[in-house]
Amino acid sequence: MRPKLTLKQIAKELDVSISTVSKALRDSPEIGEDTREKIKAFAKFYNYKPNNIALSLKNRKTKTIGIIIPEIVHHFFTTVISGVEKVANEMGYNVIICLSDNSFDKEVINMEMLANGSTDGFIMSLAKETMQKGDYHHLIEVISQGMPLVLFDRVVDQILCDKVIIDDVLGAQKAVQHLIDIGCKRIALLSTVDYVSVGKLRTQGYKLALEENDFELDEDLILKIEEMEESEEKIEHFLKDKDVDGIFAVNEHFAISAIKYIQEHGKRVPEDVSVIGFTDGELSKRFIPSLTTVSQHGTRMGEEAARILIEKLEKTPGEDEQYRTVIVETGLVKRNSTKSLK
Amino acid sequence: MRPKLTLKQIAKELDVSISTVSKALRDSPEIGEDTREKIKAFAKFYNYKPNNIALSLKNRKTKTIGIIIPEIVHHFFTTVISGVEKVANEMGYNVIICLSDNSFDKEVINMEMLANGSTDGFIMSLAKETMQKGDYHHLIEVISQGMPLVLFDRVVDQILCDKVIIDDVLGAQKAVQHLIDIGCKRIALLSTVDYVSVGKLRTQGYKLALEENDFELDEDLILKIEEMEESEEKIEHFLKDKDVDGIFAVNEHFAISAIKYIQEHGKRVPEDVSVIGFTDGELSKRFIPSLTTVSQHGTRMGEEAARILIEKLEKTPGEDEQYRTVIVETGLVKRNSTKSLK
DNA sequence: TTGTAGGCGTTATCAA
DNA sequence: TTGATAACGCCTACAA
Repeated sequence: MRPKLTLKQIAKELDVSISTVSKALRDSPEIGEDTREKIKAFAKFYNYKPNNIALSLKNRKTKTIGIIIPEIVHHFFTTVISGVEKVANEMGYNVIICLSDNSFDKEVINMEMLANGSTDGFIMSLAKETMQKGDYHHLIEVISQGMPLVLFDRVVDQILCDKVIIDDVLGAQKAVQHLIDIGCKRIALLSTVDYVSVGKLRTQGYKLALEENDFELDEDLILKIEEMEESEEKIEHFLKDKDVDGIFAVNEHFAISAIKYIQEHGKRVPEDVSVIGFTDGELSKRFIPSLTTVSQHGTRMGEEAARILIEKLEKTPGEDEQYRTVIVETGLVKRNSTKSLK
Repeated sequence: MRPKLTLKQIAKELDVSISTVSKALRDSPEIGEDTREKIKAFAKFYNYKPNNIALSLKNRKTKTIGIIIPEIVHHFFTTVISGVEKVANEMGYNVIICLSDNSFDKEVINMEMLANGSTDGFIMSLAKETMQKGDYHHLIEVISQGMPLVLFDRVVDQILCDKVIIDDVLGAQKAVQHLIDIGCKRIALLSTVDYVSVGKLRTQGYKLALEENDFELDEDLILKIEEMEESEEKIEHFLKDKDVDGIFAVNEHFAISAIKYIQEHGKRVPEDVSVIGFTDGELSKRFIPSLTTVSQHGTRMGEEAARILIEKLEKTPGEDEQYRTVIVETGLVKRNSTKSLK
């Protein structure tokens, strides 16, 4: 076992001072040609690489970005991570990931942990519990310490920081408009509870679309689901006595549960009922019928968030502090779960 | 903006020495009751937290684990990460994730980057390109520097280190046995090229099962796919002139592509052809028909890998160096894509 | 009971 | 052209 080489060891080995070695390796013209070459050759041969930790301590920056997300077993978040990773890597940054598990406490702990020197800034999407509690002291703390924070997807108005979101309202509106365009008359909404911002916004888009087309809003056609676990039975129960010809679901799971129920009860998708989901998942592409969806472009969101964060990180702090909210547009991907009834 | 508090600042503020503050905060009995209380109260009030970077430098350990995986947009890897994260968090470790994108170069760069002080050890699954090249110098380098490495899933015999794998051979064998048990006579195998270890092992299991049941091995019934992108057409082409009644696929995608093709060509799954996939994905559960699968238990693999790594990390290095290979067992999850033909 | 000094690995400043 | 020194933030053996 051969532990990592340090400047000190090189210096001793070559019988020069540490600072000479340091300068030589950084190509300082202060150092004479021959010594420089000798040192560089030695370092190269023994594969010297400076210690990141020491550099971090010295420079007071770690060149790493912290990502905190509610869960990773969720295709959307995975795509976001992948986008962040890509940009971060290109810019010489590392990515450290923590999962809050949708728990407020875990989110706070993770954030404090990373804030103590491990990362230069944060990219995060809030835990459900955090949004429910409305307690954002950990975010405020971090910001007030001068660490940049970029919120994405599950964001919150009260916090002043950069944000990357998708046009939830517009995306939902487009989806419902599509259902209306193909002739649906009774359109149900499968949503989450309102304190999850996306649930609220997508519901808003749904209502807007109805309004614009002079459809009457029927609260009976709206289902708000609290827990992912109970979604399947809630949806079944909800659809039992409803006579709908269109369904807009705020995520993939809800959409698929709905389709399953419909198919199992003697109706067909899309012939009798058209279904649209809000999602980016693999499932929608491969499901039979494949799902018409509002695509979320997670990768793009991740890239955008990383770019914004790194820009903040590399800007001298004095400059005018401004916060941006970038809206990543959604697109309607038409597949086989919707079909014109006309 | 209020930058982070340091020992130095506390010391100045309270007019004592830095070491007094340090000792007081660590409850050293050396420090007098009153000074200690005063210091602790001050620190608590201003929410002092020691700087991780400084601690890492001093202790020469970072308390973080590096994960390097080929890709993250892949449910199996996601579940592994989630398992690692869980155990790591419980033990006070952070997790830093890098993606190799299945590229050898990226894998090497990431590894070197993390090895320069950023992490204490590695958990990784090799890039396809790496296995193809058979160049493992970066792994050897890291190990020889005394950093523990745990390989999972895509492992390689030449490297001496801890490993966490699943019983690919047995899992495949069980799957094929199941197909035989329900009456399949002509069983096709949809696999990957042999240099991907899992492809090779699962092929082995397939052959073993046939052998044990005195089935003749028909190489024409075996398809080896090189690139994920071309899988769909390769499978279609392969199935065109084959008259099979059972299919074993080494992953979810292959299985689903096969089902699609079969259904589109006038046959039914599982009535005419039974299909089993090797996977853990969400897709298999929700696909119609839902897929019978060999489950990989990614979470368990992640937990296991993390436990082994941390154990190594916290053991004094002198102790007898031994490498373990933990085999996580697979299970056959019977769903609706297989059915007895008898 | 408190403080001083040295070191973890690096770089920057200044002196030789 | 090279080297000594201090500093980043923390901890600890030892001195006062």
